[in-house]
Amino acid sequence: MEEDTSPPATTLPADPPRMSRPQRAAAAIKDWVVERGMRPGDRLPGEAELMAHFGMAKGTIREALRVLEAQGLIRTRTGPGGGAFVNEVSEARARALLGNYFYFKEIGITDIYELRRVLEPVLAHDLAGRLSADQIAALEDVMQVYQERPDTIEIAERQRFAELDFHALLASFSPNPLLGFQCRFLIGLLKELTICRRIYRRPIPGFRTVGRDYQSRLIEALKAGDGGAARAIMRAHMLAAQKVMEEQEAVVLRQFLSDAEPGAVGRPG
Amino acid sequence: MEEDTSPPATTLPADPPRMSRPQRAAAAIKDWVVERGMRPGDRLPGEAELMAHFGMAKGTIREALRVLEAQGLIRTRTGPGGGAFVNEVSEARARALLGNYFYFKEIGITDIYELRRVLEPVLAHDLAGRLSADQIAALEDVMQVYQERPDTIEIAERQRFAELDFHALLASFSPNPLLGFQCRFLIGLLKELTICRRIYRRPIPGFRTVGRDYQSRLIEALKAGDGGAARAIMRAHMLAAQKVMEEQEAVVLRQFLSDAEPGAVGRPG
DNA sequence: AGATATTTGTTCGTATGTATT
DNA sequence: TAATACATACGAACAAATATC
Repeated sequence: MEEDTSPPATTLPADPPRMSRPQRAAAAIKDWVVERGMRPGDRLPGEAELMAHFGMAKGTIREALRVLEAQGLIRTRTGPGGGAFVNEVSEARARALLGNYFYFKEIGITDIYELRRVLEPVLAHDLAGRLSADQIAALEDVMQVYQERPDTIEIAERQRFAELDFHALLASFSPNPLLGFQCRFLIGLLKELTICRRIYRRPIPGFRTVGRDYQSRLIEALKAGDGGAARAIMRAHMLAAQKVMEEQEAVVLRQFLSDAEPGAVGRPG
Repeated sequence: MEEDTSPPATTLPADPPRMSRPQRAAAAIKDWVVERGMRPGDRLPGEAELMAHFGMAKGTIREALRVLEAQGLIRTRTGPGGGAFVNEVSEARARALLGNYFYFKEIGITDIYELRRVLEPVLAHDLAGRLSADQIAALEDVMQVYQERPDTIEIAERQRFAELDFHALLASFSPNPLLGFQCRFLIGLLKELTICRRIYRRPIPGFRTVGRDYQSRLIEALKAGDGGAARAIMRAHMLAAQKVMEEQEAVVLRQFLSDAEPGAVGRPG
């Protein structure tokens, strides 16, 4: 309809002095994109146009674009026809950005499993009878990694990670984006926790076979479309995993302390 | 101390050509900060030092700093003693960043309540007997907003938001940062959903008094330290809320459709 | 209170790189 | 191969903010 290409709060110089100019520019560009209902792949105006549009110099505009790029909202290409394009934030980037928030918080195994314990059973329940043959096959493919008894610690460690990959893959099939993301985020967090990496390097008798057994039964329930059973199996699995992990955490911590302070047992308070 | 302040991958020009230079610089600076175990409040080198350090121009360094600032990892101040400082990512920023990920996904009321339904009962259980008098008082303070019958739609809407604030406040008391954040994020999502805003503008008979009743009983259980009761009350509350919201969603959608297609069902009043 | 020094913030001009045609 | 269109990067200058004296 109209070709009015300058709707937003552009040229006003002294609006909210709380943000720096590039940040304001980034917010303005974002609003501009949202107002137009632009979709992933759509091209933003070039730097020159943005400069004219917002009355800012190149450097400022570039910083603003960097801000949006860091948030995963745009990507930029050079060359003719290049420029900034609207981008759907990838799950990996979302996980990384959210991970920054928890970087200074002290997250423990108990915190993570408190959520996994309730979320993954819901996930299993939802997925019952809704998985394609391909998806089932992909899950069984991951399970192959821990069919055999591990010969070395390295293999055992890889199997532990594959076990987590199984859950992450399952979560990626969730019809609920919130649930899927949350489960995968928690699993990612688990993988990064140093205490977990220590635990995963220890032998845990029976852990592999028991876990494999849970997952076989889970797959059967999912195939059969028995949501209640799938949920119950997952719940039991999570409960058992939490128990093992917390036990091992205690062991590892005790070991760590005795390494650091020979003779001392614990810390008061 | 040592004066060799150039440990990271600085001057090598052509290693990972996947990222742009500012992004690489941002990553390098971030690694540099992490390696030194810097804490919130610690000061980064000034722009001039970073330029020398990484052999890049001012603009490039500034773009890198903007990237980190956009992620909430640093904040910058001007003036003497100013510069870039390590910053703990605020919850609000984390919520906004994560919200971007779900912007293009289609999130519905059902998705949100599927999580709230299991998470908030856990929250209630955890908090039983662990709230200070101040925290209880703060909760009761929020409840004051919806003690009276609303005279206008605006007041009713404000009361609905206060009801969500009650849950958000409760979540902020969680000893589990993951659980607290997740609950608050879901509530924030709910507030932003346009369908919810429509629902909140409609009168829902009994919703306020029933909700208030749930929360009074919840507070009692929390005070008494009865985790089981708190969990059960919250579970019932969430279930009821989900039911109402989904019913209203259907009503609003039907109305929306009939508005778009005149000739179908007439509008009463 | 005011001057000054320090540090980031912003702009301009120019040159380089890169991908399309 | 050359021409074009666009982002990318550099360097120098100036402006604004703010702590200290």
